[in-house]
Amino acid sequence: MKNSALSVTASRKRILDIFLAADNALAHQDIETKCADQYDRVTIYRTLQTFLERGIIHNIPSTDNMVRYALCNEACITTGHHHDNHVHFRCDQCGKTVCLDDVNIPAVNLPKGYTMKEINMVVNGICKSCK
Amino acid sequence: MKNSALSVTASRKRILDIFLAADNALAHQDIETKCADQYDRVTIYRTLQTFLERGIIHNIPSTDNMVRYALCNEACITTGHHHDNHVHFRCDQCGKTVCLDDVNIPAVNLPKGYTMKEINMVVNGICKSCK
DNA sequence: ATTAAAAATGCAACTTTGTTGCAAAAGTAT
DNA sequence: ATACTTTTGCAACAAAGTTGCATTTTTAAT
Repeated sequence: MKNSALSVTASRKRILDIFLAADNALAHQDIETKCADQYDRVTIYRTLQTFLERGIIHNIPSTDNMVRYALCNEACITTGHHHDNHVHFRCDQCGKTVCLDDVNIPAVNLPKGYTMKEINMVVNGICKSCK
Repeated sequence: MKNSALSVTASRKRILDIFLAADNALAHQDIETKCADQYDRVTIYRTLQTFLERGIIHNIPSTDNMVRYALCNEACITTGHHHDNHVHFRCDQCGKTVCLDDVNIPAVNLPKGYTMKEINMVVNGICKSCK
């Protein structure tokens, strides 16, 4: 898994495990509460940053100043850049944010002069577990 | 303008003016640098919160922990809830975030069991002023 | 216009979040 | 096993956001 040319360390393994075990996207804080006793806060910040850069995780925008992170699919890791074309869903009830891997972001036509590089779509509502 | 059943105060007028004068979405910090000498930081926080609740402004999600705010159109204010169906664009060059009022967010089909309440689309790239 | 009630503001103190430099420790490759 | 590189933890900060309360400003009613 960690043949992305970076050292295999205990903290990285642990954080990766946390992501693998999670069924939803995680904020820095979520990870901190799970392992702040074992690893330093700073290490978590740096690890998330590193994972992002290597395309191991991607981040999900939010309006609550809690950027969340989720594992990327294989394509991101092997090609080195993101293929994040899926919609994210945030449940107003349980608060969980998930990747809807099967829902592609539809195309949009930008006005003349605008060039698109990335696109992000986040839907709020009630998830299937909550109703 | 401020017939949304809230007191007309100097700070609110000032902050509203800042939005009216801006050609892009503003983060808390942007507003603070423009008027921190006149009004307290806390007041700015509370004013943005109030404006949000009254539908005077809407917020734009981000991955950089800098939620930005922009004025709503009339419909939001008169009906009391958001009609924010437009795409937001963030320029990687100049860093400005703008509302593309003419670009509607296309429909998406969510998986069974999911109910949509709000939808948000943010596109990154190069804006027309930068190229 | 005055005044009483309600709402908003400023201040202080505090909590949380995020950053940086550097020495120690752990990982990698020979 | 050793030398080199990378990562980690610590400490010290800086920045961002929150809360309670006394004071001031708005509002609405007389």
